[in-house]
Amino acid sequence: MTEKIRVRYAPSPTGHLHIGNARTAIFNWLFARHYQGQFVIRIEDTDLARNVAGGEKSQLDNLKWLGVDWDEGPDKPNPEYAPYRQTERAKLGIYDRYIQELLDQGKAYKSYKTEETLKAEREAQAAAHQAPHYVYEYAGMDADQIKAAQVKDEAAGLKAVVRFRVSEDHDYQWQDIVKGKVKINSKEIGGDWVIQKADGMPTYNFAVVIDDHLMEITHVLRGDDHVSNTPKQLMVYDALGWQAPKFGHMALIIKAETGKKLSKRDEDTLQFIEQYRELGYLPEAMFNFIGLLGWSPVGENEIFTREQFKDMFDETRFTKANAKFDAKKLAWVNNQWMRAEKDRVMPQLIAELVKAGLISQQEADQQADHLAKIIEIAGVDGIKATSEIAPLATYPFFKLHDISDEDKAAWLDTEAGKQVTSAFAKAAAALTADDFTAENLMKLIRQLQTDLAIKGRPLWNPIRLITTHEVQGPNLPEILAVMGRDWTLKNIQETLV
RNA sequence: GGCUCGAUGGUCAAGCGGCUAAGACGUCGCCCUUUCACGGCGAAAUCUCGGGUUCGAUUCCCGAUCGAGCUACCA
Repeated sequence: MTEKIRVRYAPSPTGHLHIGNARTAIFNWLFARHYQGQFVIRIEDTDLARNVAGGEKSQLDNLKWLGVDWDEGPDKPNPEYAPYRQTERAKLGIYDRYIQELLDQGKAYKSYKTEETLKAEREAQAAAHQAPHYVYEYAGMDADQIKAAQVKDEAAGLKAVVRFRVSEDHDYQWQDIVKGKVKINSKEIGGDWVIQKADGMPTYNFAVVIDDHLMEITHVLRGDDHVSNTPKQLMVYDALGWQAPKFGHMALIIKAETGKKLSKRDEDTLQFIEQYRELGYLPEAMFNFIGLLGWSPVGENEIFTREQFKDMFDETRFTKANAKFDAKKLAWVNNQWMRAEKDRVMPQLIAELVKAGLISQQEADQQADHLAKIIEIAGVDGIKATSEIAPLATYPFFKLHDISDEDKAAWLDTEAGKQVTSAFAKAAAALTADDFTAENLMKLIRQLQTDLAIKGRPLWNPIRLITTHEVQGPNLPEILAVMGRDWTLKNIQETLV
């Protein structure tokens, strides 16, 4: 590819960054970075009613968190292309200018049909088993008659929208970067469509074309759900005499349970980047997982850094079929990353202990090393997200369970149990605080094994029970060494009384 | 309903006319081990179905089936 690549991610500020949006952003970013092109962010906020306060900020924050940066955007304007919010562009009259041009050329016209009329038309079409389509309201009229009708509607106080005059029968086709050749006839568009709404705002399908052209976007990589918008956009490019960018429509990410497109309204699937962020997923892991959805590299590895993705990117390797979102694999990917980035993750893990109320912030700050050891042996290697550490570390490190009657009967009240616990209590007390190491404790228990001729669970469980109140858990000598002599002896004493 | 697109194990997927059809997640088993987790080893499991084309189809073509997307003054 020799031309300069300019791609964009164009979110609507209607809420948090969704997994599907994130994927679009990530692949566009990859596309730009791989070919040393430029990545632009544009805010498509023409639907005033759906914009939510903070939506734009949240989108951008989460993008940054993922490690996706941009060369131009609302916060980073290039004067040649700014502004980057469609509402601001609309105020500048950017869209009006081209709407007027189309109006002047007769390629678009003012339409005064009311919502009620349109609704009734569609219902009638549905009843007649016809595809819903817009019926041209000025059929058979000459220019003067049209003018007269419009003047009359205007006088009646009706608000006009501007509709694009769609050709009767024209094939719109393009070579899609992921799907190959796609062809859609103008008959399937559903009739003349609105390019300017009654409130004066351009519609998405129109504004996108104007902006992509003006911003010199060369490639548009977006979701499959935009395929049917493409012919509409193509006809605007044609009407204005512009060259369309190359399009690529990526297969969608669908819900594992239903096989349907992930919908922002589903509350049972975690599908916002924000949610994973709060659970303690690593941005690298999210990027890694998403980068492998609907796209695959050449080799056999599964764990990659952003840099590696950037180097490997190849727009010919997109999958054509939809991909189900597999939360288990995401968890595995995150686990891989957590282990690779343990130093960086440790403060987050400690913060989780504070959050869970197990320790105070002050303790967290003062005992970072000690807490790190606890976390390490509590089982970081097995967790999928940082938020999972608190339940793992609570017992026995910060609280003790009550010993159950069954455990007591099975391990402590037996003859062997009594022997083991009293011998261990004595031997442990004989160790100084400095000698209270995992190594020495292991040696001590091995000695007990020899002396008492008891081994396996009958040996270990009683000791585990009187010190930690558990019959299973991480390596016992390590627990005791980390928690220390005082803690151990105190537990033994309280338990044996 | 119409249009567009898609179809390899439960999931993500490699494959691009000839292979014992990669790999990963998950599942199961074994090993390690006082237990849990981690780790190691191994196993089960896939080309939707018909027709063609071809010496030969998972791969190319057609049809069926199934699935998804779209069908707004939302993006």
